[in-house]
Amino acid sequence: MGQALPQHDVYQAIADPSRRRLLRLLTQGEQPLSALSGQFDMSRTAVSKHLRVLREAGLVTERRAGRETRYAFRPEPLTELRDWLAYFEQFWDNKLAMLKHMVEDGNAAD
Amino acid sequence: MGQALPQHDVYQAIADPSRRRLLRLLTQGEQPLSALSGQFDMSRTAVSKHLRVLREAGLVTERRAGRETRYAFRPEPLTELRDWLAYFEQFWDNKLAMLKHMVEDGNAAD
DNA sequence: ATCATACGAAACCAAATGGTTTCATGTCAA
DNA sequence: TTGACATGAAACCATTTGGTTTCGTATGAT
Repeated sequence: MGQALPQHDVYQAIADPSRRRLLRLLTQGEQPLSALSGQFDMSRTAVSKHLRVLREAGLVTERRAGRETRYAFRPEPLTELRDWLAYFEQFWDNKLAMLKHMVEDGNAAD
Repeated sequence: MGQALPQHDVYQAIADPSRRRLLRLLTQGEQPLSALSGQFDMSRTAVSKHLRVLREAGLVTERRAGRETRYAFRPEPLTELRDWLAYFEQFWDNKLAMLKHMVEDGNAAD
């Protein structure tokens, strides 16, 4: 009954600077672990664990290709963050919030 | 030399659901610890610690008023989150990203 | 077949996290 | 001045986190 629930959410996933950097790197396209871990000081295994957290949050997908595992960025879970943030935007930047409503609702804004 | 560096950043601060809830509560206005901790199952001390994390991230201020400590929401640090997110928006919502550039740069967008 | 490559799993570890309870202190009220 | 209220500090604890090293196992190249 039902798939395993994700053990990490998007908020936890982006809390770590290394994981944020991984996401950035992956916006340049799908990459195997070896290419990614080459960008970090930590061990390949550690990077692999970070990627797992990102995957559990739905922010990356894995795909085996021969002996490589290729990771790809999935932006969708970031919408939750965006929505969460949107609520607070009214407290520091009305202009942007209004524009978002224009776009999303198709309404004129004054 | 220099002030104590903040031990928590905004990404860590919002990683915890209780802290996100605290921020929401505080958008309704400045409130003392007792009012806030009344909304949670955990102890007053635990809520106090969460508020400290938020304060270290710059998301709340404290002010002593008699025997109370009143906490208030400060939205500014969320701009860092917004900016971080903005980079990724192009990967799932071009329309919004283009509008933001129009607003921020004052440029036409095609 | 052999060997190097690419990776995951497991065991381990130190430090951080999220919570508790107890205690001390300052403030307001009677 | 006595006592209740509001809070922070400290000590403590279990679990999670972020890292390591070692080992096993596919896969691809020679």
